[in-house]
Amino acid sequence: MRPPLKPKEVTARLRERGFKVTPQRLAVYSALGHTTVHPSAENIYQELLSDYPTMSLATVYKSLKIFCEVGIAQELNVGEDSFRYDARVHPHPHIHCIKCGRVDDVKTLPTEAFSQQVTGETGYQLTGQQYYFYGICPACQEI
Amino acid sequence: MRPPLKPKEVTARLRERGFKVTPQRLAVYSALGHTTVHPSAENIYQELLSDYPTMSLATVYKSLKIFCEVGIAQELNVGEDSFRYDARVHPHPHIHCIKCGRVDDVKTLPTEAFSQQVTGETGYQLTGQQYYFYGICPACQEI
DNA sequence: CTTAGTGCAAAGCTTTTGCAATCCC
DNA sequence: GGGATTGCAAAAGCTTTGCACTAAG
Repeated sequence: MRPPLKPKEVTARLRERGFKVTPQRLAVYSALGHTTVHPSAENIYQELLSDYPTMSLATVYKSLKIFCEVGIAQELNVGEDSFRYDARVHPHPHIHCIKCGRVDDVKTLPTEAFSQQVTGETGYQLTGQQYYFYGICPACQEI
Repeated sequence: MRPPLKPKEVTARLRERGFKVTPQRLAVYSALGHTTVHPSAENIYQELLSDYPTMSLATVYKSLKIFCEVGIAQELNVGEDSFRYDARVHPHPHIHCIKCGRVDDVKTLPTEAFSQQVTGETGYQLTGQQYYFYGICPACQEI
């Protein structure tokens, strides 16, 4: 699985918003971008520890926060104790297995018309959306 | 705004699942059912304090957890620090104002067909879903 | 060289838990 | 009366913050 952005592109996105580029930030982005499991900050931290023994959890949190701010990551909230993160920022639904806890991407997209209906009904000026589905994944159905 | 269930119905729903009916639980349900603001546990606790001076926040949390378990309330997670709760449990989207923080109900429903598409694509056995929209509410647009 | 970032430990929050006293059934 | 529930305080997590040191530009 290759990350949505190459290191050079990450560098550009950070610099154009006034953030410095550090090995830690690139490492966090790389870890997030190379996986599809929608990891938590702790997951990423554990993953990086072997290659970056001095990495701290606080730095992972700070990096993720900045990524969300500059629009190269998004925060997910399926209702667990902790947030999960996703480097794929185009709008797409997520589905959460209530047995094993995994979170998968869903490619099927709701119609654009639905957003327009919501705008019309609520009068809100829409800035984003999240669709979460809950269920039992194929693997857990077999148990 | 009247609550989805009357006290007698709440009582029945609790008893049929083996839970006892207490004044505290009925009060928490009543507070939740009479509002449309999607309150947090803390909100409900503050609201009840004047009428129930001995109410504790822990009891509010425990009551809400049981309501979710027996299916007469649902937990919302718009990405804030805390959960919000809703006594209206039929599936409906929510919209969160990123300026003032309010959460409104959305009546427009995504097509049933969408769920079926998701089932087909993912192989998950669906048990639930949440749709969250984010934007700026009409009042905040005027500021 | 200047300013932002790192990493550690401590603090802050929300939510949960342990437990004695109390209340529902 | 027996067992669940309450309410308090303490604990448990996740996330943020303060601060001295370090590194990016």
